[in-house]
Amino acid sequence: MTPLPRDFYLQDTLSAARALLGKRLVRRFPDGEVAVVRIVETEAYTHDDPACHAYKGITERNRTMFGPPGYAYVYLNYGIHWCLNAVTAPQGVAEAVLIRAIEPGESALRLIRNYFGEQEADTITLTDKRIGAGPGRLTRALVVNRTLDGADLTDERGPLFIAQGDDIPDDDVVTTTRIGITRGADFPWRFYVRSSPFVSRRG
DNA sequence: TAGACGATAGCCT
DNA sequence: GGCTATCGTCTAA
Repeated sequence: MTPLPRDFYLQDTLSAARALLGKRLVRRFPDGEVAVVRIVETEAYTHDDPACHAYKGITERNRTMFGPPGYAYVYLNYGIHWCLNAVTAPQGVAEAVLIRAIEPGESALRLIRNYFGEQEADTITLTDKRIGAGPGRLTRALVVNRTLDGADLTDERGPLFIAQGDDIPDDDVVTTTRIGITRGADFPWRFYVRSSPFVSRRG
């Protein structure tokens, strides 16, 4: 598993969001076990986008987005869910791609244990969408939280990185509007893999 | 230092 | 489809 080069994150943020579909997200848990999952849904957030956290300038929370590209921006949403982004654009320009859904693949068992706990895990099927379909769900399944804010996504020895994966053909990609925002709600800046059962929402 | 609110998910009708 | 938990962050004072 070779990480994508930092240059990948310097391309136009919408292109990066589209290009991240099919890529592998690799998570090394504190116990040393490694999970490899496939990204199937993303959203782009740019510096001149009213829905972007960084729109009004730098703050303590969004600092990572203003830094160099290829790092993880992780924040808490609704006081409950962690959300994972990949920072794009050069240092000083705050843009990012929100990872909204993943397919657990071979790592499903571990993700189920993370999400539901050892006890309940026995009753969950490997295709249960709750372990990947949604930004708050995938972070819970992958144990992504504040400690991973600023993690280097190009470091193959780090706790979290993104590697090459499948090439998704254009006719299997749906481009549509983003979810759960009030400003910039009309921008078609959400991308997902049509054939994936783990997409959070169709539309 | 108080008050409003959010890039959601889960439970209820 | 509607309701709301829950808390960190930001803003205004």
